[in-house]
Amino acid sequence: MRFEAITIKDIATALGLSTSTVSRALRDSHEISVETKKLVRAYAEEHNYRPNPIALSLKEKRSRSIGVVVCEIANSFFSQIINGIESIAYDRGYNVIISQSHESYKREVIDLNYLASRSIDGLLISVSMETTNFDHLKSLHNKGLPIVFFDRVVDEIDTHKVIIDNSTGAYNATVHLIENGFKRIANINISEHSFIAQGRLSGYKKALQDHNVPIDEKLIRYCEHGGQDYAELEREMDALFAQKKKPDAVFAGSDTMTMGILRYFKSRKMRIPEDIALVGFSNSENADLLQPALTVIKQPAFEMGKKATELLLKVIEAKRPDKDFENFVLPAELVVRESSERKK
Amino acid sequence: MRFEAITIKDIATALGLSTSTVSRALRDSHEISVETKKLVRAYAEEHNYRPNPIALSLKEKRSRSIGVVVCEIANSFFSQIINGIESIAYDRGYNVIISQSHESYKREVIDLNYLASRSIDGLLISVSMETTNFDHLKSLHNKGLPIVFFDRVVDEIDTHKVIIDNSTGAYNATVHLIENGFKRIANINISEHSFIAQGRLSGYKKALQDHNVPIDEKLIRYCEHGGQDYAELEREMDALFAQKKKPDAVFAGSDTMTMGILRYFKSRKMRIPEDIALVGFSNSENADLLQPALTVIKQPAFEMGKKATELLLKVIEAKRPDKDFENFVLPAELVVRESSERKK
DNA sequence: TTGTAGGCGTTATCAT
DNA sequence: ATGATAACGCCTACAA
Repeated sequence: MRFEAITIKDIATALGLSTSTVSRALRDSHEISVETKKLVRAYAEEHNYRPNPIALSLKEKRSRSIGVVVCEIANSFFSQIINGIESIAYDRGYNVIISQSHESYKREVIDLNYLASRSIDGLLISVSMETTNFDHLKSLHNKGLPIVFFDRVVDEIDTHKVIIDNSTGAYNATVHLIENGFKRIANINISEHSFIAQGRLSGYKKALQDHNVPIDEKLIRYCEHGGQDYAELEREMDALFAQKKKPDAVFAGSDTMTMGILRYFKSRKMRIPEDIALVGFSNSENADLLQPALTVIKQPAFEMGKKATELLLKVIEAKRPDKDFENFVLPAELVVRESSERKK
Repeated sequence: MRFEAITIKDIATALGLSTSTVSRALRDSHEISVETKKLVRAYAEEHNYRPNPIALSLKEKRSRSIGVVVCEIANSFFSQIINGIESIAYDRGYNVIISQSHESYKREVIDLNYLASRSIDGLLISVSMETTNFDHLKSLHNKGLPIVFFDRVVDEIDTHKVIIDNSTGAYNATVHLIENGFKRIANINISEHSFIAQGRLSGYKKALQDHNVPIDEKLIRYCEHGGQDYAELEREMDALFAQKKKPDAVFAGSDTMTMGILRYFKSRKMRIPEDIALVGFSNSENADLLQPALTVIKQPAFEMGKKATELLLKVIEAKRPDKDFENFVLPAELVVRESSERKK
């Protein structure tokens, strides 16, 4: 409480004690008499004393706050993760400072500099789609900043990671499409270099192989900006449907892309699932209200946020650095709805 | 940069100067020789010196950060506002600390205590739906904390406010329904006591009056939890449709409620707009992809965030307290789609 | 032009 | 059991 905030010094003066005595009384030190403690506590209570966290940060070189970097909080998946992060952080007395990269590498670097300069005790990050150079993260990590990656992790940095089982998620979605009679299943994925895209692609391919459906590389496309840029998505979709042998189903690699593709189909008056089926990763709360109701692969976002935060706090509060890092994998769930209904 | 951070003292020692000289050189004081400045700057640059914001906060009693309290970041309206807030704040060198009340009064009080103790320089808040007692805000305001309200404002506190023209938004939506042939238009609104609900209700009523449509109080209902609680919404809807003279259109007072009502209709197999038309406040990016595509009243959320932040920074950085507060009103836009199509 | 000292709020260390 | 002092990193009034 910055405004007219009462300090230890104020209490000391008022009670005719020294600041150290007051400080100790407040922290219930055994070397302070019961009476003094009572006195100090009563006064502090009455005047609503709150220790100044800024001063504490300066002294303790820790801020009891953790930084979070995501691409976009307006994305359900990430806002659900943030809720998970908060649920743990607040319980443990940590503040959460949220930054958005908006999928920009440049912005991510700025965010990180900012957070680092605010003396965050640790960092939770899902890297931007544009990020291919990880020096900014390595540098912070080398300086000893505890980092836990979630969702979009960085392989080259050795620390805890919490990810989704992208491969199995993609596998199940693809199998579902195959079993419902779809044969030419396209995969529109996020940036090719990303860890996530790789996992999703591998699950997709494995499903095709396991069911003796030939893999056609022409049915696999990437959007560098992961659907944030609708024009890019449109370009890729146009290219996909310009082919002679057109797909009869599309498997989309991210929430934004799933919505974008749905928009694309509607604007082209393509009927779903009659003309084209659609399944995509999405954590939207309203996927069931869409036209058509969307079959999605849903990720345990809240759980992911919780787990990542627990791991981070473990590192932050560890007495000695632990070199034994977890790679925690959470399952994705296939929710079947109209957009992938059995082909007649 | 908490980790091995270089300080002014380090620079002073390395260069054989005093900390004050270094400090002044860094701030380009006129009383430092050009040479010394150059020397200090070069060294600082080379070692990537960054002033410690914690120390600055302690000294200056300001943190260059502003607190934001919203009910839910997962709500498009609020996440868009936050993007607006950030866009201004970062430009002006302010950090944004986001807290969610989850529509809980208790949580709002906790959030506020927390933010206040973190020495925020100012507060942007849209109060929770549960909040009817404003003492926690008054107290902070009286202590001199600059506050700007947005969207859900508190009348009794005299400061800048940025709101939507709820009345005109509701008026236009209602007129649109009337002109499309709907006669029994229900209004499901958020908490009756709220400023927002009042505005929306008055616009709705005025539209009916202006078009000689009788006002039927039985068609007006409230959800205390603003649609967050689906069971409550369901109860109100059930009551609404249990009446003899059923509505032929529903005008919904918030994003969550709009989606909830859509879900309600679908679960009851009611066709939209054939059986029942629907128009609602919503900032969802995907309202056009729903079944049916939804007619919405869209609010300039990003602009709202920007404007509120500009006003707040004006107060924060004002030399002398200004008693002349703005009540900035932004227009809402009606976006017509299928869910309110003309009645045959 | 540069240096010294004190203070922002707190706590740890070392007296008393 | 309590107090004085120094320190965290920075800035600034005052000295030199």
